[in-house]
Amino acid sequence: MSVDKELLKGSTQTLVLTLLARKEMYGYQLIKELELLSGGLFELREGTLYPILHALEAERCVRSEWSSGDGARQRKYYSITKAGRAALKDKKVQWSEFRSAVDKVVFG
Amino acid sequence: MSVDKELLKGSTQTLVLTLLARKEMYGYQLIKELELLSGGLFELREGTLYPILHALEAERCVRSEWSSGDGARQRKYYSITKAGRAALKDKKVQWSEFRSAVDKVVFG
DNA sequence: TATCTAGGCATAGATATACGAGGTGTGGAG
DNA sequence: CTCCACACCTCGTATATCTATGCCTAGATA
Repeated sequence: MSVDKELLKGSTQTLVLTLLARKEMYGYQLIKELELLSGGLFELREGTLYPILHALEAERCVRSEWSSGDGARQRKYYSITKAGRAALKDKKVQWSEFRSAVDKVVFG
Repeated sequence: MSVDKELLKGSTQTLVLTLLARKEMYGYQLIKELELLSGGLFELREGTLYPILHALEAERCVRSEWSSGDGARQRKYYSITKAGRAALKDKKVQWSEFRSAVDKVVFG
């Protein structure tokens, strides 16, 4: 992670859900996509991402399915659920409020 | 804390240093001021703040001094150091980059 | 006077989250 | 054949915050 990793805490689920809201993806792809979209700032580790995906699945925010293309490399595709979209909406609001409050204090 | 407390991680030092850059303050005052400035969003606990102040002092980012006014309640005033101002400058940049990257991913 | 509330400092244990290291296996390029 | 990127996973550790608790003072209130 290029930025202080502590800054990331609390926003990773939001980031992951945001990507999955656009299209279903598999874990490795999420990492690469996130790195690309953030301009290289977020280099999420596998040891970070997979536990998050499993937690989101346990909370019924995402659903997973193994790809079954013959001969193709096995990938586990994750897609967002209705509950996931609702959670994402909340998280976006939380992020906005938080960001604005920090900006207000730090930059006046 | 009104917002997800995990979001706060990594930015509390920045918030504290920002306030101390404006004027020297004591712990309890920092909590109240931060709550006020953030519109009630940041309700930092004493158990959170004091360890942070001690850590910042150990890193020579702040300096502390007990108030010595006769009869007055004893307060420990913290003031930012030159090193603290340099650290704050870095942290502000980090915060800006992080905020922009999250926004880019989450809001497009 | 006695008690309650707010102010003021501090530490200890629990909890949450990310990382690093390690493990398994596939498939294509040199 | 070997190496590296792909692709999944778990576990121990580090870090940061919160909750709970403790101690003490000063002013308000019953």
